[in-house]
Amino acid sequence: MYSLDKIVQELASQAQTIVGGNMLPEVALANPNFGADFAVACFKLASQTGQNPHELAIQLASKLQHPALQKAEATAGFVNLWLKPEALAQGLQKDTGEHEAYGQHADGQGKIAIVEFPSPNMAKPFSVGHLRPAVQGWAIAQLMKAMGYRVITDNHLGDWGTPFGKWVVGFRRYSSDEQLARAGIHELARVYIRITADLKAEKEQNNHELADEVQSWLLKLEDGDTEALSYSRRFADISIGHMHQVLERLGITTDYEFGEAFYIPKAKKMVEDLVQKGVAQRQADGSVIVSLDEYGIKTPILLEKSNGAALYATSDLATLEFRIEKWHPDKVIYVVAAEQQFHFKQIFALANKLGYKSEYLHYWFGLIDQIDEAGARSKMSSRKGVVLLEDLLDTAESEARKHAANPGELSDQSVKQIALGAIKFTDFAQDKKTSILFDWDRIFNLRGYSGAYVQYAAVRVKAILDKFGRQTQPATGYDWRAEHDILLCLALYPQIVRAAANQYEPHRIAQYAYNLARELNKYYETTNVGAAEQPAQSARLWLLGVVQQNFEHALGLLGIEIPDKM
RNA sequence: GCGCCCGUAGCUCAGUGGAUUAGAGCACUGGUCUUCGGAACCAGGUGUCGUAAGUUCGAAUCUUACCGGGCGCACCA
Repeated sequence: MYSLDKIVQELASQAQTIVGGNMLPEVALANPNFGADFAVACFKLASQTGQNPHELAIQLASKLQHPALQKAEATAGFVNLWLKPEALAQGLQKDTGEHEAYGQHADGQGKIAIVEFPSPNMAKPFSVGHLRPAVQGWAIAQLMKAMGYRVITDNHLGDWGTPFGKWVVGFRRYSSDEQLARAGIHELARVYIRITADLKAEKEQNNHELADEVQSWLLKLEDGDTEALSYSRRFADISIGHMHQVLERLGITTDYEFGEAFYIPKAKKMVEDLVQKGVAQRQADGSVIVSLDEYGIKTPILLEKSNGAALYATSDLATLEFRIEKWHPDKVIYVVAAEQQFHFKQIFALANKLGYKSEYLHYWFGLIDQIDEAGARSKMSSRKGVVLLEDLLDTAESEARKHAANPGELSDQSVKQIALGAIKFTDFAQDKKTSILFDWDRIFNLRGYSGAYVQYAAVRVKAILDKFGRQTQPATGYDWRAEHDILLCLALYPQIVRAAANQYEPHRIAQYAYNLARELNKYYETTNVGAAEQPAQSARLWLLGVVQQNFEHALGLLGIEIPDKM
């Protein structure tokens, strides 16, 4: 157990002993306006014992005793608590020595978590719309690792279904081998967009000739038709190649890439089985459904189209079984956008109906909006012009270079780290559920609540450590008064990791990293390390070493690296 | 119609109960520097927390209704 947790727990149980009754008082972080570290709210306690809250607070304040406690003061029904900075420093030294990484937990020890991400729809080149699943998925996987889980990441490629049929029809009508060879994914996107428009126009005229053609290619592919397979391989190679290129620039990888195509043959068999067993029903039109009435879901899940083709749900069904057999996961996290909530509600109900015991979770996130020509906020769409991820990365890199203190000294690696830091941090600047307003100025803002701000603080720390040396042990006989705020901030980290992981809220880590950076920058302005006397210098160098490791760990959870220079 | 999410400062967003005086960034104004890196620090906020009612000692936070916005509700993925 981390030291601060222990102190807080001991204070709480001591308070309980003093007050009596069976309620363990909560020792919570105090409102910073009161300058205290922690506070005990006495209202509920008082109502249980029939006392006046304020008098109870006064009584507690005078009786609480703990080696780590500096002082306790009662105000308006609260006991405000201050901890001794030297106790915090001692605790921190103990914690960093005992754990493989400060902030690491053992809650998930021996358990397996699968994180499915970023699972791109591969019909078009990566745009900023592909950013969230990749960045958020990475963070949630890291958080599960920090909780002690063995984490398996699987990129559930969208390499099956109607887009393939659209590609074939579009390619045959509007493209050529030369054009495809020249423009690759962009050519695929071009024909995809064009054929989608054709389909829409056709539908408005109540025709379905083209739509049938698309479906027929899909069926050919499922039947293993040579020509269809050859198209499929060609197009998949291009889009997967593109995907790898972009993911590599983002610094994101997954352990597996079992796409939908991998699951379709298994899925077909499973659907037949379920029909045989009577779990699924084949309807008069040939389609196959499973009723989910008993879960309060009125719309049954559709596992096969009336023409016999597979759907999204079909491959997800096979995926459920495959994962159980291969990995026996305790937890499966699907990192997929908010629109799919109903789909996963159905899938999870189906999993329950089929007897799968893992914990299933849809980690969903909000959309990306933009301001349109009329000045209104609306969902980003290719019709209105999306920003391609490669363009975003290029721009971010040139911005990073432009603002460097000495652009000449900046390595390409540092430039990339700063650019990615800016982009990724922006994704964690709000809760995952909140839709993001895409705004170049906000991403490239290098001050305030930003990746660059945190990285800059970390780079400053590194510069001091490089210049004056690292200390593995804190100096004794130092009062730590100037370091109180940083020490408290650091002491809170393990709790923050746990809360962020348990509630699947990586943005809390970003908030923490920012707070630590702010504390560090304040400290930097007021307290000199290089010119300090002993034992202050040694003590401070030790602390900065801990700070640096903590920056690395926290930013690492978000997939953000610290550059050497910036 | 039903389900999920949202409405907090000019803008972008935290905070979604266990509570003290609702915060941050941007923007704007003024200041700090012979400094271990100024991508920094300090100072400057009278906000109907969408509206109304309810529960509570106490509500941005819980409940209900309403207003406004987004997403979804089987042959798209």
